[in-house]
Order: sequence, then C-alpha cells, then structure tokens
Amino acid sequence: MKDQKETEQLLSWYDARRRILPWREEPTPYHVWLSEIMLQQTRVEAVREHYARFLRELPDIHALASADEDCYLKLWEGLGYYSRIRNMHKAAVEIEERCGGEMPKTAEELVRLPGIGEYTAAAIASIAFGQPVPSVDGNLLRVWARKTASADNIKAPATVKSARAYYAERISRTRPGDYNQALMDLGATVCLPKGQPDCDRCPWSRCCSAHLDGRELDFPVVPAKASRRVEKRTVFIIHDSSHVLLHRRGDKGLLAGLWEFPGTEGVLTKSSAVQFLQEHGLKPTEIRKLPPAKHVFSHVEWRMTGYDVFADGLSALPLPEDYAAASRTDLEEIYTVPSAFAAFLNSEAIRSLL
DNA sequence: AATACGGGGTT
DNA sequence: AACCCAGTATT
Repeated sequence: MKDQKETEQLLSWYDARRRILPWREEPTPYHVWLSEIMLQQTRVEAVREHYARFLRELPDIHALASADEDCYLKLWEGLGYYSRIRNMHKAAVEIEERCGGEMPKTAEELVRLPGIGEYTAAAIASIAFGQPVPSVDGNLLRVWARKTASADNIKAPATVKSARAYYAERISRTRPGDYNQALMDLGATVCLPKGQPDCDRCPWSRCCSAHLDGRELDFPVVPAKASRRVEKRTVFIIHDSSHVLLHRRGDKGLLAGLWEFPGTEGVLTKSSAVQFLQEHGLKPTEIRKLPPAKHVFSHVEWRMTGYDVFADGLSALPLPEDYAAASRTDLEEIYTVPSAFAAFLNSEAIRSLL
C-alpha cells in the first residue's frame, strides 16, 4: 500500500471527527444501499428524515421487493431523481429472484444492478462487505484534485478514472469502508467546495499540493455549466368543495409517473383558459387567476400561470385512467405530487379542501 | 462526451 | 442567481 502513513493519519482524523449519521449505526448491506441511493446528489440533511421513514415502512430487501409503486414513490416524495427508487425496487426484485434475497458482495456484481454505478457499488462493497475499493464521489474527487493539484476537468470520466486509480493504491486494506467515509467527511466538513477550505484542520494539509502551493481555490477545475431552458405552462386547480383533479404524468421523462395538477404548455389568458376547459368537457362555475409560480430544475425552469377552477360535482365525474379526483387525505397519503407544484398545493383552493 | 434527471441549502 | 450535493442512465 502506497503512503500508508497518510492513510493512518486520515483514519485517525476520522476516528476523532467523523460525523454521526443514522446509516452508520448498523451498516447492514440494505441500510448502506438505501443510504447511498438516497445520498446521490442529495444532501445529508435532506436524507435523514426520509431514511428513517423509509426504513420504518420497508425495513428490508424483501419488503422493498414486495412493495407497490405507489408506496415506494410516496416514501421518496421530495427527494427528487425518482428513477433512483424505481431502479432500487427493480434491483430488490432481482436480488430476491436471482440471489435468494442476499445482496451481492463484490463491486463487480453490484454494479450490474439497476441504479448502482461505480461509486455506489464501491461504497456498498467497502462499507458493508469490507472490500478495498475506492468509492469516488464528488468529495473524493475534490480532495484528490487539491491533493494532487490536478488541472484536469473534474467532470470528465477520464479524470474520475485517474482519481479511482490513485485511491485504489492507497485505500486501507483493513478499514476500506472507513477510508472511503473518512474522505467523504473530509470533503463535506473540511475540504469544502466553496469558500476557504479549513486546511488547519485537515490531516492531509502537509501532503496536499494545492495547500503547499497556496492554491487551494484553483482546484478542482470545474467546467462551465450548460444554460437552463425556460418553459411556460398553465396549471389548473380544478376542484369542488372536497376533491381536486390530478393528472398522472407519462412514464418517461421529467417527473415520470408522478401526479400533477392538469395543465398545458404556454400561457393562457382567463378567457382562453375557460375555452380550453370547456373543450375538455368541464363546465367551470368560477375561475380565478392565481399568483404566478416558478420552479427551477437542474436543466429546465418552469414558469407557471395558475387558475383556481371551481367545478361542481367533480368527484362524480367519469375520468380517464390517468386522471383522479383526490381528497385532502388522498393528497397527503396516496398521490405523490412533486415539489414543483408546491405553490399550488399551498393555494387557498387546496387548503380549503374538506 | 453531453445531456436528462429534483430538490433544496449556501453563497 | 449561480453553485453544489455520498451519481446513474441514456443518447
């Protein structure tokens, strides 16, 4: 093992400074797996509550494999990147059917499961099964870029390979999971992405090229981001006194399969909105413009115009399969409505639902 | 190699 | 408003 002294310094730092996190209490393969999937592009604080609630409802692989889509999607509500949980469910079914319910133990096998890439496979293999494979995430990448003063584009796949090879030669053979988690904690609490990294508290400051050169902020080298497109939409809160109309999105693309308030592309004036609703067989008795709402995704921004539409006898109406009349309880307990519609969920029309 | 895919906290 | 986060799959 290369640079054993540095590895020991890192592990000592970890023993003293590691974060206390729920998924570190009892790192079973399922616990580690679930936490790693939830943590993909998602902050620790956002995961804590979802993690606990998810585990209460679906405590093991078998429970997840047997769960309905409604159930696991609802448990994922608010976390985003919903394909993560669809893939995890698929993988759970595969593990039940092909592996006798036992999680594969090597990174090579794990990476073949849906939703598990190089990073997650290595994280599970090292943390749950003690295999010496580096789990290179954004933290390990940033620490590596500074430690080696790498001028490579941090996002490029070839750069990730370099970092992986670097850590593979140095990872602790006795405590591989702790080695990986130590670097994650170091990146999250000391070797911060923005602002001044706290090099005084870093166990690797004396072997870090960027720090020794006083150039911490020159690394990592991050490419410019693609610009975001803007989409204008009109959203209808169609309701009577007890129910509101929901539409299930298609099974591909953004927010696939989730429930939304029905709407259409573009901005409709009140009169064209009334016409639009009538063309779709609805007879609004009252219509009222709502304050505009905006929702920003990574790659697209929605600018939404909303109308509060009172439609008598909504719950008695025959509806196509991808529509539903939801009660307040349904909204809270059954249908997964993504955060993009939070402004409308908070509208008076919804709040006054019986 | 680039883009799609969520949501929210930080700066 | 831009940046970032315990990334993966698809194009």
